[in-house]
Order: sequence, then structure tokens, then C-alpha cells
Amino acid sequence: MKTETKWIILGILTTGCQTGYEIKNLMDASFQHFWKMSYGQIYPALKVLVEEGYATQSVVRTEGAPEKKQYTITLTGRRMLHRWLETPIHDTSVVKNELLVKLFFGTEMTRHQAVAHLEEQAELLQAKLDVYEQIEANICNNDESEFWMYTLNYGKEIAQAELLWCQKTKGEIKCKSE
Amino acid sequence: MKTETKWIILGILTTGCQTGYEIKNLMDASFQHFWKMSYGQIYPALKVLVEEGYATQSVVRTEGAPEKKQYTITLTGRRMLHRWLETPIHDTSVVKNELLVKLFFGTEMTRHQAVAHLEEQAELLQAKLDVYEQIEANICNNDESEFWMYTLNYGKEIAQAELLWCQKTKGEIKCKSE
DNA sequence: GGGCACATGTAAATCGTTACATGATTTC
DNA sequence: GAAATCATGTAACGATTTACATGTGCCC
Repeated sequence: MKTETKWIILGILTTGCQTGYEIKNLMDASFQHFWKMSYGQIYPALKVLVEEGYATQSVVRTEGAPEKKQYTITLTGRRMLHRWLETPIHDTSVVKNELLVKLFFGTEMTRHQAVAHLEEQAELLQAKLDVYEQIEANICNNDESEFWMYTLNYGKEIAQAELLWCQKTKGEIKCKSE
Repeated sequence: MKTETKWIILGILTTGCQTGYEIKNLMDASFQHFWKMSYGQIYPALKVLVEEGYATQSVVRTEGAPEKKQYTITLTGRRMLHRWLETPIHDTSVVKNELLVKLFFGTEMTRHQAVAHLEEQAELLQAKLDVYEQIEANICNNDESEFWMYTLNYGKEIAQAELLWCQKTKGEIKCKSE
């Protein structure tokens, strides 16, 4: 079990999410632009956290609802989380950018093709930006959302920069073909 | 074998690199900011490419140098590469940003800690930018480097945007603590 | 002789995704 | 009664990293 996965799940337990399902929802809603996880990672990680004493599990049976397993972070768990949060960030960045890879091999395609890729990417980025704007419009800017806002800002600003680069590069590629 | 890995190796074969070792070197020198690969992927991929008829292998024995295996892309290989280059880019982005994750859990650390992370990151970004500048200064701007330059520009502009965000966020975090 | 650059490769372990299995309740 | 949402989980597969094994030739 990669340690980061475990600590991130543990961290999410401090945000009000208590079940695997809720964790996955939070991931998809607020986290997906900087980290992704599947059920195949979440449920086993929760199990491990309980085994190690960093979280406790309780089964909740509500009438008129499916049974669910609530997880709560323990004191030891919180201490370990803080320890992880304090440690310096090592470059985990597993970057895979297919657009840049294909563009790198630009001499093997037509300029028209390269431009088409950039245009498609620009559209996707614009859509991403629109989503971010919508999210921002829908949250009340309270104390609890402070740190989330920083990560959202990151997403917005990087997408913006990517969009600008797309436009600029498109222009340069067209320019050179004349 | 993930198809992308194979096509990327095949693409690199068109850039003048002919051995696994050279491919790895190119990767580390020009590619590392948007895709990474280890020998454990490169050598098996080369083997597969030969098996599928997309590349040929020849063993070269030079006096006073270790034996090496040169790979050359075949006509079929080039045709398949072009086909891959033409296909639309699907979002492969496997983003893992530990800084954003830790910042997301900002309420679980001191503001001082959060700022420290941002400062450390800013330094790393500045170092990255310096490396990019140096690379740019050392290459002659000929036709062959055109597409590589675009990917380098991407790296520079995104790093720049990240740096700005670091600075801005640092300010906001400090501001709120007073 | 030590260290470095060149050069190739694999096995094991780890990590992560996908697809599947299951089943309750609610809404249309 | 169909579809959507809530809810949990795993097995198989695929991808990737890490560590190891091996050897040459050159320079100090």
C-alpha cells in the first residue's frame, strides 16, 4: 500500500466524510484535478487504517437506507496525519501529457493535424474552466472552504496558462507553415 | 503493454535515437516534464516492436566500445505511428500533486507549515525554470527543434504560472492568519 | 584501483484500474 | 417496473518502479 494513498484517505476522514462512498464522492467533486482514486484503492485502504489503529469502524443501520460503515479517525491517526503533513513534499508528479508527446513528434504529422489537436485541447480546457467557475459560484466563501479555494485557484490558473499556450502555439505552427 | 508506451518509443526512434540507452537519455533530457519511462519499460517495448514488425534490430560491435543494439523504425511502423498521432488525445493525465493534497488539509496544520511548503515548492519551481532557460540557451533554434521548443515553452509557462500561484497563495494564507 | 559513462536486461514487488457481483431504496 | 442513487467490496489484469545482475572502456 503506497503510503500517500493511506494518508490522503485519512486526511479526508477529517473533512466530514465517513464512508468509502462519501470519500469517493468528495474525490470526484473536489479532488479530481490533483489526485484520483478508485474504490479499488479506497476500501482496502480503509481496512488497513483500522488494522493499524488510525481509524475505527462502526456499522450504521438506518431504516429505509442501505447499511453503511462509518470510519472515524483516532487520536493516533490524527497524530500520524500531522506528521505526514509536516514532511517535505517530494516530487511525486507522475505527469503524462499526451498532447505534448504528440506535439513533440510534430515532424511526423501535418501542421494541420497538430493545429487540430491544439484546438481540441483548447476546447477541453475552456470546458474545464467553465466547470471551475461554476463550482466557485456555488460555494459559500466561508472559513471551511479557504484551503479548498486555494486548490481550486490552482486549477483555474494552470488551465488558463495552458489555454494561452495552446493559442500561442497554434499561431506559431500556422505561421511557420506559410 | 500499454499502447502509449509502445508508440512513444516508436516515435523516439524517428528522432535519431537508436538504442535503449539513447532513448532513456532523450527521455531524461527532453521529455521528463511530460512523460517518464524506465528501462523496465523501454527494453521490453523495443522487443515487442520488433516482434510486431514495427522496428528492426541490428547488433553493432564497435572496437573499443560495448556492444549495442540499434533499432530502426520500419515502413509499417511509421504508418502505425502516424495513425496513432492522428487519433484524438484522450485525457491520460495521471495528475498527482502532493502539494495541493497537503494544502487541501490545511486546517490540520499550522499556517506556518503551509507557507513553508509553498516556499519550498517555489524554490523548486524557480530551479526548474532556470534549467529550462539553460536548455533554451544551449540549443540552436533550427527547424528540427521547432516542436521541441513548443513543449519546452509549455514547461516554462506552466512553471511560471505555478510560481505565481505559490506566491499569491502564500500571501493569502499569511493575510488570513492576522 | 576507483569512479564514471556506456550499455542491456529481468524479476519481484507494488500500484492502480476495470470489470464484475451484490443488494437496498427512491423516483419516475 | 425501470432507472438512478446509495453502498460495499474483490479478482484479475495491466502498468510501473525498484533493485539487482553484468560487463566494457576510459580517465585520473
